[in-house]
Formats: sequence, C-alpha cells, structure tokens
Amino acid sequence: MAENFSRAGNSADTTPCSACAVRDHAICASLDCHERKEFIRLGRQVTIPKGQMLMWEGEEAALVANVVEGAMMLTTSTSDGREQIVGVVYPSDFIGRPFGKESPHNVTALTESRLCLFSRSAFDKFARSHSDLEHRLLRRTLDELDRARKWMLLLGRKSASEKIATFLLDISRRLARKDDQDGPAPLDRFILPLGRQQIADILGLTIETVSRQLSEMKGTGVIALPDRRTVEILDRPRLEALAEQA
Amino acid sequence: MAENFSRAGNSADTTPCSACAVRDHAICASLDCHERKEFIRLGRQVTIPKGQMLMWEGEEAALVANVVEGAMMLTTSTSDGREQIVGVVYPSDFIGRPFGKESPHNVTALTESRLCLFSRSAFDKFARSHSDLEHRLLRRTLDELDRARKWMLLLGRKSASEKIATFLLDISRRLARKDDQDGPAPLDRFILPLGRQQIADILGLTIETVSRQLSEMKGTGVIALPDRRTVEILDRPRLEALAEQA
DNA sequence: CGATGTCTTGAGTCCCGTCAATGCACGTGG
DNA sequence: CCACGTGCATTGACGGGACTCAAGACATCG
Repeated sequence: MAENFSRAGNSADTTPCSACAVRDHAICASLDCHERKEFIRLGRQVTIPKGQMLMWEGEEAALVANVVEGAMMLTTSTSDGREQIVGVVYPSDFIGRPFGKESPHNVTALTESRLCLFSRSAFDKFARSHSDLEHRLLRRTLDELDRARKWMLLLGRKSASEKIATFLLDISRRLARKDDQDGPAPLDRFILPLGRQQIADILGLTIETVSRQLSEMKGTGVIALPDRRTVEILDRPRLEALAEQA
Repeated sequence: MAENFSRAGNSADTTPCSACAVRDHAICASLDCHERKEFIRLGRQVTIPKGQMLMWEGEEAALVANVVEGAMMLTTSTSDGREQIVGVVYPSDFIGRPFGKESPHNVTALTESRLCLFSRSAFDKFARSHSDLEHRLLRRTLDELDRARKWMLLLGRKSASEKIATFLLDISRRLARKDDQDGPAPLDRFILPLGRQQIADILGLTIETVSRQLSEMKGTGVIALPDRRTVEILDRPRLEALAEQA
C-alpha cells in the first residue's frame, strides 16, 4: 500500500537521525544511540504529497509514524458525508494507532510531509520492550487527550466568532516553533496549512460562515488577510477577547 | 483537601483488592500479587457523595484514582459559565492527570462513588518503575482519545435528534457491563446517571432541546420514559437510524 | 485567454437557543 | 393531611445565528 512513496533516506547515510530536525522532540528522544539505530532499522523515511491519504478510518491499522516535516489532518465522517477534522499534527507529533486493530480516523497530508514510517506490529513489539519510549508515547497521548477535550468545549459551546478567534490563536501558537525557528512566542503573521473548507471542518461550521467571520474580523481591523492563505493578527488582545479565553 | 472523605477500607482486611469488582478490568490487572500489595499501600479507598467535586480545572493535579463503583463526569467551562462535559467515567476507568502539573478539567461524582485514590506523585513514581502498569494506562488513554475524537464528530456535525439518539445508544452500551452483570449486550432499559441539564452539557445543546427531542422520540414510539431518570428503548433499529451510525 | 477550483457575498430559511409559563415530584413544616 | 416551597422537566412562542442555495469575484494554471 505504501510501497509507492518515495524513499527519502539516502542508503549511504547510516544514521538519518543525526540530521533529524525533530529527534529531540519526538518520542525517539527517549532512545539512546544504540537503541535508535535498532529502532530506525524497523522503519523508513517517506514523503507524502499534499492531499494524499495515508490511513483510512475503519481499515486495518497497519502503520504508525513520526511527523518530521509538514502538517497532516485526522478526520472522521458520518455515513452521509459530513466531515469533522479531529486533529492536526505537526513535526515531532506521532500518528497512527498503536496496539489497536483498526484506524479510528483518516489521516491525510495537508502539505507535502516527511514521515518516519513504521509497521504497527514492529513498532508495538519494539515499544513493549522499551518502556522509556512507551512512557514518552503515554505523555504525548495524555497531552493529545487534553487538547481534544478542550476542543470539545469549543465545538459544543462556542459561537462562530468565538470559534474562529480561538482557532486563529491556537494555530498561531502551534505554528510558532516550526515555520520560523522563532522560539515559543506566538506568530502574528503566518500561512495557513488549511483551506476554508478545512477550517470549517475543524470548527464544526460551514465554509460560508468561516468566510463571513473572517471578513468581519478583517473589517473591524482585528486581523488582515493579505492573501487567502495568509493571516496577520493586528490586534491580539481584541482577538483574545473574542475567543473568550478560559 | 481529601482528608474528609470517609475511609471505606476496613483495616482488618489486608487485601481490599481481593474483593474488588474491577480488579481485572482496571489498570491494576497488570500487577501480580506482590506488586498489588505494594501498590495498594500507596492509596486508599474513599467514598464520594453524589454531586461532590474531586478535582478542579486549573488546580494542581494532586490526585489520581481508579473508579470502583459509581459514575463521575469530567467538565470544562468558558469564563462566562457555559459548561461542557468532556467525559463520563464508570467502574474500572481511571481518572486524574498523571505526569501533569494541573488538572485539565473538573471531576464530579454523578452518583455516590467508590474510588481507589492515590497521590499523583506516588502514582507517577510507581508507574515509572512498573512498565506493565504504564502500558495498560497507555492503552486506556489511547481508547479514551479515540472516544473523545469520535465525540467531536457528534458535537461538530450532528443535529439535535442525531445527538440524542447517539447518546442513548452509547450509554446503553456503556451501562451494560455494570448495572446488571448482564454481559456485553446493550441494555434496553436503564436508569440515567445524568439529569437533563447534564445530557445537554454532554451534547452541546440546551436543556429545552434535550427535553423536546426526548418527548418527540417518546411520541413516535422509539423510546419510553417511565420516569424522568429511566429510559426504555422500544425500537432499537429506528434509534440507530436516527443516530446516523458511522 | 478561458477553465477550474476556491473564496466571498447576498438572500432566504430553519433549526435551535432564549425567554417565560406551567407541570410534576418531593420534602418540610404548619 | 394539606399548603407551600424548591428543584427539575416539559411545553409554547418567538427571534436570531448559522445553514442552504445561488451568484459572482478571484486566483492559479494549462
């Protein structure tokens, strides 16, 4: 299934990890030099083109991966086609469903992405015998759970304008460490890895409502929209007020 | 803080676990006899009265626990008081935030509940040195994450009637193993551990909409409502159709 | 330069939230 | 025992916020 992805790893390079940008942030950080060599032999580096799906909801969960570069989304949908994005992952994040039979959601590349890809069965076995790796995966999963639950408050209880404001603040924080090597300060200007429809699918809105709310905020001078993919936050305090920050 | 909870453990009983109903389902199942004795010494059994809050959002995450009996809810709220229930836990489920500084949500007893309570720091230390326990906690957390993400689809994309139908089916499945020792078959008649407002807070609706939808379903003969806390599913296939099961 | 996909804007509708009154069960005390 | 208060739940009337449907604008690319 994944055989047609281009192999990015150069076979002359014995340790692709040494040049890895996310080595110290991903779950691999728990491994020492020797373990890492063993681990890397189980997987391979692949590049996924924008828009390509890597895992399917309900299919066998055959793969897991670390995101090295790019952005991907996790989605589910109802039988009649309504979609909901249930997560967006960035470099150093982990994807796939360890210790599970089937994938609980679709995984699709939002931008061209580089991954460190493993078969789930090999990963599971390795993880079970390296408890530091499991520990790190546990912490990551607990963080993801917190994030998902916080998002449930947004989906269930916030208005369209609050949703948009919260989304912009959230993404400005999450993009901070990646696009520029800017430190942890949130960005005031960034390029969305998502189109309008995808923003709608994250927030539980329609594309028209997203568009209208963004135009509204542009009109009141809270943000600027230099082009359709770029957002500039002009008045962060006002945006935070709109988001009803908890 | 938790000093005023009644101690349920009888000091003459050296192994409260031997009589524990959830011993083989909770994370403790990963421990052998010796480990379990060591583990139990770190914690204590407590009983929480209905309505009592055990953890507060944003407060220091000082406690973790296994639920032995009863039901509890996890909630968050906006600064202006809108509430969202982000999880409901039943016997054998785990609560609290290991390896974290602060609790990400409130935890409140829906019914009188018995817990196996631990200080987080002691639990963290014990878990770090017992990787089977951590493994089991990891699996549980991954399951919870799947569940939370599935709920995001409901919150973001489903209509009021679909929400109610999905909720009823979900709770009939989750109550099955506990109320009666009935096996895994979902119940067709059960007592809600939640009031109307709490159902609304789970589904991202208002109490009035919940009430109207339930009355509607009662009117069409899909369910019966013998009293305000009891639900009887009369026509499960039709209820499943209403839920737009994925 | 069309062709196509994406986004914006407008007009109209409807679902669900809001406000308000009523109903029902339960407990307390006169 | 009934009167009364309290806390939930139900039901109705109404309005508004977000969805739906439908053009039109804009960008990108062959």
